[in-house]
Amino acid sequence: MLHVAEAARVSVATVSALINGTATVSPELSQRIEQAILDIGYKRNAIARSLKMGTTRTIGLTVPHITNPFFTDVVSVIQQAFDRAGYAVMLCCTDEDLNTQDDQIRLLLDRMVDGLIVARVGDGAILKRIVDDANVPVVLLDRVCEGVDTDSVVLDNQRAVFDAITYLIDLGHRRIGYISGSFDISPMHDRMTGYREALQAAGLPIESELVRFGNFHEVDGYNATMQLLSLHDRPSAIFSANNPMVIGTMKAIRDIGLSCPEDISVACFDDFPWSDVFQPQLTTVAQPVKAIGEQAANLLLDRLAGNRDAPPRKLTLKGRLMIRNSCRPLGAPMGAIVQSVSA
Amino acid sequence: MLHVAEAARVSVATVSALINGTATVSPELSQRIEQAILDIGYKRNAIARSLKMGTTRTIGLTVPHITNPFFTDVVSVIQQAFDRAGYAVMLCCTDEDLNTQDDQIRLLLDRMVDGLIVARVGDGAILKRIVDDANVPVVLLDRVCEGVDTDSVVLDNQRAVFDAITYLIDLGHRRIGYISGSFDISPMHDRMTGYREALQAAGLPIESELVRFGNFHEVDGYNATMQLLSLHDRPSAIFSANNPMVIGTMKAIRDIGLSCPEDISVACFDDFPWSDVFQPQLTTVAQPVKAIGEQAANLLLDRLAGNRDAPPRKLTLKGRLMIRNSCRPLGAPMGAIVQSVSA
DNA sequence: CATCATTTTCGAAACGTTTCATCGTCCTCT
DNA sequence: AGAGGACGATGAAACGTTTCGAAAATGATG
Repeated sequence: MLHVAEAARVSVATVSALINGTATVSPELSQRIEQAILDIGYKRNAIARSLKMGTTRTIGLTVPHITNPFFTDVVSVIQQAFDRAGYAVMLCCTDEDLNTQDDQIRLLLDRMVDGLIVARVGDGAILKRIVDDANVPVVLLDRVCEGVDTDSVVLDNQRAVFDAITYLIDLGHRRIGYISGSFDISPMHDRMTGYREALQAAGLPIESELVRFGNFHEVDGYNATMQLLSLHDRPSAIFSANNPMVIGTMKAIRDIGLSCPEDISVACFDDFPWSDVFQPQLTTVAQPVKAIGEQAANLLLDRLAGNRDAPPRKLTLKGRLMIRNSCRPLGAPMGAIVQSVSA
Repeated sequence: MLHVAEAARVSVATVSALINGTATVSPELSQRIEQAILDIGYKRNAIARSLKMGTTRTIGLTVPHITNPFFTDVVSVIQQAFDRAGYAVMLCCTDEDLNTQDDQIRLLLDRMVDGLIVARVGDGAILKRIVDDANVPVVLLDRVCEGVDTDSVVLDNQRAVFDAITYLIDLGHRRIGYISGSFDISPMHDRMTGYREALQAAGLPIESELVRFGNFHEVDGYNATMQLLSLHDRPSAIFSANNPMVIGTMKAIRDIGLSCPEDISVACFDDFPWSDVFQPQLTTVAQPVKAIGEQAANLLLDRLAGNRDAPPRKLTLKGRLMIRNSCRPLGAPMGAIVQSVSA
């Protein structure tokens, strides 16, 4: 900018005024400055600007795993929304690890991100403290925590799982295995509640041997399913509370020599783009990923636009049960299912 | 930092020296400073540091679509690698759009990213110019362009497709449909070459009606497949040169009332995590995504570590044909396949 | 004890912007 | 003609660091 000013024989203040339109500059000088900018190929340095202005037009986004299709889609939507608004997005993956998450959030705050969208991990206490003394708006995504009182957008997980389990019960299933992720994040807690309530509403017992915990990964789903399938009285259906884990479930079913849905019905949380193309077509709880991402982005953009003191807004969206052919009616003739498998 | 200095009754220079370890400071002052840092809760401002140092410890990463599983995985690996090295990653998705890409790269350079990893889109000319006068190291990912002479890591696309098509030919297929992405990026060009060469090597004609172009999206694969299947002499096999498009292919096959592999064999580029769980299990060309991401990260990290003048390093990795059950031998009894479908 | 070498500390400039108060200039109005 | 206003341009301070050369303190040496 100094060079531009010299070349145009004006002060840097004038160049800045012209570039930002913060003051009127005479046509004559404008022309000289614009020419100089072209000649020199000047580009404003965003870092210096950030330092002076106290804003970086950059936000931080942390998710547990970008390879989880749910987060892939949400990240994609959020990235697009901020791109449109002229913001850059710094992406971090916490790998479901608390320390990693804390480090990454600190890293982002050090870099003066203007806001944060966090699909948190673990206990909210540290997150709360970090966020409190960093003075940036935060939107919690997918996972809320009691202590932290900020904008958030989550799914009505309890209801969604309630509906899915009730669907299985209606099909005649009585022993329904449930594979949960770690219990310390809100969705897993709420989903489990939905499972229990659905059983209770149907007057079915809640048997702890039917509930298994994993750490969100495919291998966890595999191991949990192996355990469920080796019970002396094995479940006739399995619900997996997370998307990557259901892959493990399917692999376990295959490896043990059973097949879905003939021997065992399967449903899970989170839809796949290809779920209605391959067999079995999984019955899933689809989250409105697009809406979730856009709402989260809008909440943050609104804060960034200056609406700082509005009370926390907590959005809860509804999931949708996508009924396909991975769950079979118990006692019904196999024909209906088999026909659709080999169609 | 000023506050820390005052609280500890030292100069800012001393505080800086202690924090960075750039000079020895006496135990006494060290203690006072550390105490003050704790009392005040001081965090170094990375933006100011960046301005002074000319380095942000941030890199830019642009990919066409993060929802393409190939890029999802690569982004994930790259993000992890830079996280380990203490770098932040700014992620941009170009949506296969040239102008978007240029804008985003400029945005990243304005923010003084230390380096760039680019899975480019479109003609390399503009990219080359942008990159030339920004003085940051660039690694080209997946897609190279002739003009731009930088580090790169790509797949041996030609060979990979050659192998896949040859496999189909060996199964007895003679009319093999081919669905390509836009032709102006190197992998699509090379994959097409592999297709042609495989046909030629087998003495088969190259028929233009069997080749269709799409823009990488599911819907493009759908439309292309619809066209191929409505040819009066339809192909017995289809190869899709990209991953999202094959979903469209499968949907088209389903919608038209055919099934895979009984009526039509399908293979495609890029593996899915779930490809050996659901039916049909797709035969794919698997890219070594982990190696690709890590190599790209390493190339850039090496430049960032100071190795600036080394000649451009161009890495070419090998794909691997994952043979599953979505392609059937022509003329062979159906039994072998059907058995595995319903296994 | 004076001198010199070494270690520790510090003041100030610099990075590239933005912004604010000030200063000219030129009009317009009595 | 002098005063007051409007407008355009500018100099300088500030944002929060790092770094360099110089100053101060300390220790060693003759």
